[in-house]
Amino acid sequence: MIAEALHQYFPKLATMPALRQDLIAISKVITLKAGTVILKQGEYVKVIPLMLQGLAKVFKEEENGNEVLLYYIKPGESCIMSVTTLLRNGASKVKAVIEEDSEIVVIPADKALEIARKYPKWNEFVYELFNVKFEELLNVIKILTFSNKDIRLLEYLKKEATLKGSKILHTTHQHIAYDLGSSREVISRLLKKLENEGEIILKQGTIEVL
Amino acid sequence: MIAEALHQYFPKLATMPALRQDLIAISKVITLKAGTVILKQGEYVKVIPLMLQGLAKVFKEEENGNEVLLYYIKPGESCIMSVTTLLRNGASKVKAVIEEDSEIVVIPADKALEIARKYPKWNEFVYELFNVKFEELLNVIKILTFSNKDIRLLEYLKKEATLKGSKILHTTHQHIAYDLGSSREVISRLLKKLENEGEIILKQGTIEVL
DNA sequence: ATAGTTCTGTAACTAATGTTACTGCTTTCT
DNA sequence: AGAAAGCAGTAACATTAGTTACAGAACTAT
Repeated sequence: MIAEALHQYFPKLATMPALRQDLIAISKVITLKAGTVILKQGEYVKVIPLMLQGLAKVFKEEENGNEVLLYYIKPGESCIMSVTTLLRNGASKVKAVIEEDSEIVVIPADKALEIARKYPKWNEFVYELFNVKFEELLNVIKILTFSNKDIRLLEYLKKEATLKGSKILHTTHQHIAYDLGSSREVISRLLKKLENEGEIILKQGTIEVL
Repeated sequence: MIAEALHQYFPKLATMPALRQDLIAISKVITLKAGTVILKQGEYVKVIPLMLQGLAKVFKEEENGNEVLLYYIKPGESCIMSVTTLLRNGASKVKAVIEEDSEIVVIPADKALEIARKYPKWNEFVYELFNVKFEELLNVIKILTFSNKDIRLLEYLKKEATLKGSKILHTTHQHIAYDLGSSREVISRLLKKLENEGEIILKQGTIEVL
């Protein structure tokens, strides 16, 4: 049931009865397969998603097609860019893609605006999420500025392992290169270096984070 | 007068009479000299500033003392990190420094919380500012990921020229290096390159952006 | 099983950035 | 004017990252 799921993953929103009732009334739960693009860069925001199960990735795209992973959307979170972009009625500056099959509460854009006006609790939720994601961006900038790619790569692998709940990552070097905005050869070289340093173990199609 | 200043730079907050009155009642205007640190990394937020005149810079500090410029606070803006950090009652993750002598409306932290609760307009203001700064961070990440330092440097110089309202920047290579988290020698080399490409003119202590 | 595809390893080279070391030019202070 | 301090220029080298070009390993499908 959606009420239980909200309680479990969105306690801030679900503990207030009126807000919870409204949310349940206007939203629906959908299931999305890995690979689904839930928000395109340049697109207008039509829904606000609340992630119940699964994982999504948010990217910044460059003009010529390259992209960088900015942060993840995990259970208990929403797409903060959708929320604030909706309020400003602007176009999305990022792209969001489902990474693992996901279950998502979907709130229509217009209804979400009503909720925001009606319930200060919603603002609290948004502020907190905003702050978390802002800090994640700060951290990306810090690493990009002061660390070499091998550090960035290792942090990425650790984060992936944590969020996916497994030390063994099923991915390819090419895929990592896309996420980090680098090239496959560079990633292969750095992964080999990390393996030699005893941080990871490489196998075909999998990386084990130690 | 503070009322006029609010009207001019913070129309979103000042057009609502009750909100404007409350703001004027609880805040005071202060003047700060260039170089003043208004928020330290790790410090708790005591005030929310509204910038009337001048310019401030916001930095992310690294463990060993290095820092990168994240974005500016210009007239009509506040320190978004102060606002959201205050709401979460956490420690600041950034450092803010006055860049040009500034005139600032200062709202005590506890009063700011009341304002936020009482006036949805305040939230609108915060959301908009948040979105703007978020996008600026996205842009920094994009440039750090996909561009070389010369591009980053040139964008920095153009931004400085715009915000300071002068094509002639009074700064040193060392100072730029601090802002961009690089070394003086690298910046000197790249500046010389930009000069050869006809983008800027270098003189002792000044850089003219063409 | 074998042919095709995808993934990985790696060498060799280029380009970009960081580091070290030193020189000379300005500005400022007395 | 002369000394000191701060600023800029630059060469030489080291390290890191990106690119090109293959080769071989491992998986997939018929």
